[in-house]
Amino acid sequence: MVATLSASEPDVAERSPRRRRKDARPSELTAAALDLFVERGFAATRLDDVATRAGVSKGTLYLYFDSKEALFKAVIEEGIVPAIAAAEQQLAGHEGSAAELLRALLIGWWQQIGSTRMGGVVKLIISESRNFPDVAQYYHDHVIVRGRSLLRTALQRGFASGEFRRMDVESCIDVIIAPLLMLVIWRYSFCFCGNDIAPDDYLNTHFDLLIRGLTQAETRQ
Amino acid sequence: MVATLSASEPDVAERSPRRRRKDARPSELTAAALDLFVERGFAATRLDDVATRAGVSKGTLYLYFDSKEALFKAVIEEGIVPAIAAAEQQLAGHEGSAAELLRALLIGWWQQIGSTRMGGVVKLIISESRNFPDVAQYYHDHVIVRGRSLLRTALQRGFASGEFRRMDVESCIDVIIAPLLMLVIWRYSFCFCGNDIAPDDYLNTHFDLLIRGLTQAETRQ
Amino acid sequence: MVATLSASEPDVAERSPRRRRKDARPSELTAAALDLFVERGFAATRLDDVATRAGVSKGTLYLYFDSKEALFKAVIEEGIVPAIAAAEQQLAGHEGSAAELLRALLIGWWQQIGSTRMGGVVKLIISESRNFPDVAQYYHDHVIVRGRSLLRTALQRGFASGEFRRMDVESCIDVIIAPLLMLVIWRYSFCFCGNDIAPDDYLNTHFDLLIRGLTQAETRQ
Amino acid sequence: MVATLSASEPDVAERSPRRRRKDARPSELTAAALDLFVERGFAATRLDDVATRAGVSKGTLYLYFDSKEALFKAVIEEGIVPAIAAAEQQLAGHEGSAAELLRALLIGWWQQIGSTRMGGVVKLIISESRNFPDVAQYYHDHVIVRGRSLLRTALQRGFASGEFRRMDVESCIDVIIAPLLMLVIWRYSFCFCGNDIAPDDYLNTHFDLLIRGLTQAETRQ
DNA sequence: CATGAATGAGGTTTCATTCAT
DNA sequence: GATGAATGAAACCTCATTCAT
Repeated sequence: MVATLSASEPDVAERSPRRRRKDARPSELTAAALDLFVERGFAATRLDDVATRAGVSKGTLYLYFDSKEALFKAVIEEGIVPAIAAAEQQLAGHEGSAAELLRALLIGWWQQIGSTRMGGVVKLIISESRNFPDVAQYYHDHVIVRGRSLLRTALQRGFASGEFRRMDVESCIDVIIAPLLMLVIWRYSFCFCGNDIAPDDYLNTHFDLLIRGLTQAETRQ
Repeated sequence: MVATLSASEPDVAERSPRRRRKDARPSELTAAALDLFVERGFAATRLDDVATRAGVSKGTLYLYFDSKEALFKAVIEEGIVPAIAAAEQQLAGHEGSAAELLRALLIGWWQQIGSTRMGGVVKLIISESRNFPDVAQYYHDHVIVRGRSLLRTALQRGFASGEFRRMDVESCIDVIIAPLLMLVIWRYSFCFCGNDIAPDDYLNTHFDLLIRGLTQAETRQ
Repeated sequence: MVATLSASEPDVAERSPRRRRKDARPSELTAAALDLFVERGFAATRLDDVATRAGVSKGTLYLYFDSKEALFKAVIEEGIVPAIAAAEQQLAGHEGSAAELLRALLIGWWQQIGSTRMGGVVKLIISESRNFPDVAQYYHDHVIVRGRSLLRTALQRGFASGEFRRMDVESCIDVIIAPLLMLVIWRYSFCFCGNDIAPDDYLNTHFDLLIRGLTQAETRQ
Repeated sequence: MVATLSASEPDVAERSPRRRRKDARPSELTAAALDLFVERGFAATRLDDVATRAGVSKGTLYLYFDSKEALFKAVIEEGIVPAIAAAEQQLAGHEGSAAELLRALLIGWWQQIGSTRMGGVVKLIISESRNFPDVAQYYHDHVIVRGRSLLRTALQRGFASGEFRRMDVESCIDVIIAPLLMLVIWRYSFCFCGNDIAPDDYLNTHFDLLIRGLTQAETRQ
């Protein structure tokens, strides 16, 4: 192997396939784990099944994660980073009306979180929060609080401009978020018994009701 | 207590304490199990803990339930009967406006289901539906379908009378239910990390937004 | 209740039905136990089933027997007494030929032991001897030894009279007994898979072969 | 050991000790299980003891057998193959007299089945047939029926040649087999209480009585 | 690095035994 | 005496974790 001057940032293309594989292992494992944790719950998931789904042996898991709990935390953490990134991105100035901003936040959440693999993380956190209080607290502090903050900004802009009638902000945030969370929960829970929800219709109805519900009566005509 | 001549129908107090205990056992056990299943999930709950919480030994559980799974099903079934009863009761003619009916349904659900012990059953079903498809299907068919039917009735009455603007009924139902379910989930999940929700404010906001969101614009002034 | 002069041997007819029932309990219980021990083996038999078959509750068993093992020993002991009695009876002078005596012993064993409820005791002792060495030893010393002694008497009479050719006595005894024991084992083991044996034909053939096998060649014609 | 150029067929010795161990495990386990099942019976044997006797931990058993019952069936199956093989081998033409063939069958059975580890399988099947009807049926159909068939052949050859007097074939078979089965049962049951049988004397006596019992009277002198 | 056989603590389940009624 | 609810030790079985290869 030739020594390079700048070995510090080896290009992806330069690595051997095997090396690339090795680097990818942890996320392949967390991906497999996420699927199964979401489907069966943490306690009911066997590491054997996680390993099999990731196409490795059970022992290999322990090369990357110290314990089942460590794997769980890694699964969540891997879902937190992009969630935060998505939030940051939404924050980046949006100059439209409050309603437009609200719509952008809801649609953005669905497109970048809810409908993706990360929707599973949301469901998982909700399901297991009692068994992993520290993880839940961390998620709460870094993701939930930030998400609520975004919604608060949008609502308060609407209040300030007179676009929305004044209401209790925190309750509004909860009521706005609930259908979003419920959507991912439904998708991962009751999906099988003929209760399947069409996300687009559902979100449109949610937004439709919400905007009209928020809007000042006198502004309409 | 008044002594009666006809002892043919032995009062509860007349039975031996032993007997009285035996009759009460199943529900004592399902109550303990419900608490723990809701708190930790089915798989993470040890029968030993269920027994201890109910104040009996591990073996006693098996006098009343054939297996852990049978206990789970009993917990759910015990929650289904009152849920259906509550629904039936709501059905009993309500002659007010659609908005009033809707409010009655939401408040009634909260008072009779959501805020009671049975809220735990709701959370449990949602969490474990994938691991107990048959139980989930049964719950869906007997409880969810019926509950949705009640809401559908209310909405359609509003549409027919012109009180509500016409919207996609099924989506509306989902969007109306979601915050209710989310409320019980929150109460049993994230209750600890400073995220506690005030149910009354929350439900008022939900109803407030909802009614205004549903109402015909021209009917206001 | 009237005091009687000779209360020492109260007539059966004098006892109340209830009293008779009480006295009969132990043997009803051992009878039920024998059936199940023979059918399933000692370890695989639940006392609950024994009690149910005897028509009493589980607790009642413990009024009469200290433990499951005590019940087992009682079952065996109850089978030993009549077995010994039967043997004694056979011993009572039989003046015919050695062959006739032998036939009487074999037929007698079958009629009084093998074909009766006590055949089960024989099978049980054989099956469980390793788990109850003391019981087996007792049975060996009091029943087997005595039974072999009877056969030895018959054989030696035949040797002495020249009716039988001289052979190794102990081996002969074993070979004579084996088909008898095997008959009860078959009846309680493989009875179900089309392998049912006709006891009469079987015993006749055994005796026929045996007598001709024992008899002096020159005595025939 | 000679090094070969073609390593394509790795010799057993070349495999890792780990692998060699794994291949041997199932039969080590069934051997341990057979010993204990025969000694104590199926229900009274603890898997922990089986594992300990095989020098492994309890969990290891479950790498190779799904359940205690599966272990039992494996024990029997492992005993069936060589039993059938032994039978087939006996079948291979034997040209002597019927008496010689009969002797070969009895001695062969003792040498290849009765006196070996497989004698335990015979005892086990007899003891547990009621608790495992399907296993017993399988054994009956594949081993017992075939063994009886061999004896039937020998007997009928003797009848045809006039060497044996005509008798009821099936009864004869039963009576011939019984002392053989009883021999293994004795060896595994009453072996301890001074009742030990000398197999050679026993078998000689059985054969001696049997042949003389079967033979035509007029052929003797 | 990767494997998968092996482990054993801990869970579910059974059942002989006890005891208040 | 009779009952059967209750017990808890001990069995079967699972699976997170380790480690020799």
